[in-house]
Amino acid sequence: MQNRLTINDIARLSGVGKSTVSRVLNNEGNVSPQTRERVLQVIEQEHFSPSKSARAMRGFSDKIVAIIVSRLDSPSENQAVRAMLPLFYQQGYDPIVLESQFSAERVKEHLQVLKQRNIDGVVLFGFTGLSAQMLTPWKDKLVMLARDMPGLSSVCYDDAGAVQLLMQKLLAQDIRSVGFIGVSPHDTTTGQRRSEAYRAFCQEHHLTPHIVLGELTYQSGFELIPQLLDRDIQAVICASDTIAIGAQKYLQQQQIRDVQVCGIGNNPLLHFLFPQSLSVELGYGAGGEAAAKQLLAQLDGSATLQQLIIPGQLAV
Amino acid sequence: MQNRLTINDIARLSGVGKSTVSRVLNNEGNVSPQTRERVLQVIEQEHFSPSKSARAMRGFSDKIVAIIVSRLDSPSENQAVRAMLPLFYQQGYDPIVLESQFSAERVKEHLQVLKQRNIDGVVLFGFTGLSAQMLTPWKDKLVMLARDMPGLSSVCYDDAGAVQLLMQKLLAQDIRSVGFIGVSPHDTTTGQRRSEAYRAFCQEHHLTPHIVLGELTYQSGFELIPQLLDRDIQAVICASDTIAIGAQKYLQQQQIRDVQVCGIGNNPLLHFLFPQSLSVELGYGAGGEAAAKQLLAQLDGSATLQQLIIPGQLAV
DNA sequence: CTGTTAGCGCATTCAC
DNA sequence: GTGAATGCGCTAACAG
Repeated sequence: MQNRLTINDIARLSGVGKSTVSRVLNNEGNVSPQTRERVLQVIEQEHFSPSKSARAMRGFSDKIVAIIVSRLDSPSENQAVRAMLPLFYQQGYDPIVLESQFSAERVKEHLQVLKQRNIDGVVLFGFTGLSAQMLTPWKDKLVMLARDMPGLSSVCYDDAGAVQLLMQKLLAQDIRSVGFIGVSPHDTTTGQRRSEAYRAFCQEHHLTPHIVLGELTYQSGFELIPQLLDRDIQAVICASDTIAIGAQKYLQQQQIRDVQVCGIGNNPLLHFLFPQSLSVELGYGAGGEAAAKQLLAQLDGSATLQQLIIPGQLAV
Repeated sequence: MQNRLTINDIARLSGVGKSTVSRVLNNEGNVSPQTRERVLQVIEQEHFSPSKSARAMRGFSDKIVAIIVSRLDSPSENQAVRAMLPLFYQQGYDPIVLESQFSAERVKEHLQVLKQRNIDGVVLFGFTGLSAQMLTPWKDKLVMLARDMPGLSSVCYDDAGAVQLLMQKLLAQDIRSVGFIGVSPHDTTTGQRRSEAYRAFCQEHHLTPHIVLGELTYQSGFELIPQLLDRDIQAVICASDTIAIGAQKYLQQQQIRDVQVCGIGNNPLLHFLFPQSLSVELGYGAGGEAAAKQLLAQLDGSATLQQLIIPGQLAV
């Protein structure tokens, strides 16, 4: 893949000076049509392409952005990433993907590396434990996803809204005895916010809350739902579709058919396996798209910091 | 994140010449301990880090590799990617992730872009339709995953072996009437190879083959298995765990409990939902690891082209 | 051991 | 319109 032709070579080959070639390359005006044509021809012929490193050094942007996901195999993050990719490509940016594994330390390391390169921007999938301190220096070129932080651009999902959507739907069906399977409040969004929204809704509507907490796994749903059944529940809201799958499996196994299971995330598998489930689409794709757009806008200076919330909506 | 300090600045600040700083930076020998110490101190103090672009231009590698996945949300590719990441980081390489979406055209475009940067190497998740022609120029710095191609390094999964493993296991249980749900042979590995292995095994062991073909979705498994049941099957091998999940759902729904379902991929969800399933672990993680290692070895010149096959093994 | 010089490939004055 | 210099930040070859 050694295309070691330089701008000099093609200048020689087309019988012009290097600066003229440079002008053609950058679509500048002051070049006669014939000359331009000739140069373009040679470029085409020799498959010449200017070295990014060199132009990066000229103070130009390297057109690289970084995406720091927490886990590459998280379906929600996946969806978001897939949504941003085309947007970045389209603007000529190539994305470097890093995995933080929910470790603030790793994020720090990655940021360190990104600094050495001339990274243009960063999309960071937030998680609990990230400190504002290490992020603030990046504020102009960073967008955080799924978490917010003062002084930083962010795109968040509407955790509370999702729970409310589900509760309202249940209430409309006159279901008033609803349980909740959540995860540790240590996790700010999936954990704390969703549990809190449930609790608040119950209080507001004079319902008795039934909360059990576990992990973000189907095993957890499977193991925890019995505790809720003991309390004579008509429906259960799971903090995620993964948990919901586990819960459904238990119900199916016990041949219990009169408990409505709700999840969050609109996982297609949940619908396939248990079509009677209710889920809310949090808008992961939309979130990724929004984050990419926001970052791009920040980079070209057409936007300042901004905190966005993506609305969710009930899935069938 | 403007670290606009140059090697010159820190040379001035520490009262030495720029080359000395360069020497310190590159851990070269010919620097007195005191000087080195002083320089390092300034570097530390000023949070200086050398510009990658500049050193890349000096003919050095940019330490970037590309990973071209077909779909970011493919669990198998995900697993492989996650396995390579740490290996690359460790060697100072940052991976750019591109998505091909199974389009040879897209791969071509991506390769084009990668050429402009000084990409060091590429891991390409192969798929049907890739032409050797566009890949050959990259052969020294490319490793293909999940497919092989003459003249290219590759790491493949043992599709045929996986099917044989399953068939042998079934045979050992004296199950001789086995169906197969596959996908179009247009897909070389998941499609053609697995179907072919099944067919060959049947022939060799004088079994009657029962093959139906669909897509790589759970819906497909759900819709196709009835055709096999008509033929009085004792077990069914699905070309993937995803299909197996669909098939299992149908059986469960019909309360059929005497058909052994087998899949390929060792998807944890399959085991959780239908523990009685049989699956074979193809070694996606091991594959990714092998691919990364092979690429790194090729890059530092310590290895030449090589085609590897990762053995699979029965999962519980 | 260390400073000086000369490019790497490109964009950008500035003359012609 | 176009070509000849100049410098980006860094490393390498050459002097001291």
